[in-house]
Amino acid sequence: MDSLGNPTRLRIYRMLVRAGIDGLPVGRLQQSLDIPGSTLSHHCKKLIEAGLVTQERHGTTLISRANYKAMNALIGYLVDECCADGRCDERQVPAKTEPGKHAE
Amino acid sequence: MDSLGNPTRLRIYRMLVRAGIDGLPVGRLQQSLDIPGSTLSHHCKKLIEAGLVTQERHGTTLISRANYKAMNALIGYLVDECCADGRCDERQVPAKTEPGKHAE
DNA sequence: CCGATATTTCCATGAATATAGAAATAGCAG
DNA sequence: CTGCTATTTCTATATTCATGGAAATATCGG
Repeated sequence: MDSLGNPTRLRIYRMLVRAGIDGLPVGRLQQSLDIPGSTLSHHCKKLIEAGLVTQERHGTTLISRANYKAMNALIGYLVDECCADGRCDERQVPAKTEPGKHAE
Repeated sequence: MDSLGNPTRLRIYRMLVRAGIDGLPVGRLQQSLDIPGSTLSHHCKKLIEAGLVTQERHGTTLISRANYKAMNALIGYLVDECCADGRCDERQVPAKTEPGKHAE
């Protein structure tokens, strides 16, 4: 969660989420975000360490993509224990009846 | 998202999510987390500013509770635009067919 | 091997943020 | 009003973190 706490990193991550399974080359991210490569690389590294992003080489370019499994786990981390210790108001609270929904 | 980037704050928030709609008194949080009141207060303030938590006075004690609507919005923020610019792999990616699922 | 492009690592600096003690405030019971 | 408990605000300090320039590394085409 930590990893998405930085605005720049959140932007990167969202771009990758939007991009879908094809991902984006690092260079493309850099172009769109208009930040120095070193900064971008720094953030990518953090996202990778956090498991939220994966990378794959294709020749000289490096494709980054969001790790959807981790994204779902992250969401699950917030939601799954929802109301575990208290009452639930069904109208306000995410359904717990389909735990696999976001986790698979 | 920023607001959940701090470990202490994430702990606070998760406790509140677990607690459900009844919420928890600030004092209870302090007991469980074993941190100084000033630190706790500081973090609560941030969570409130972010709209993730609400508070309500009951006499001398202050009840905090997670704002589930904001939580759902947060999740939506990550997920809703998923694959908007690219291909989706249905097996990996959260369903986009029920956008209201987590948002209502 | 050489040059070109893509990306990372190293490093230093500055900015943001967490933390916590002490004092202040709020609400209530008597 | 007084005392009591809960909580916040103030303030200072320490830590963590983002940022970006420069140099290093990787991959490829020739």
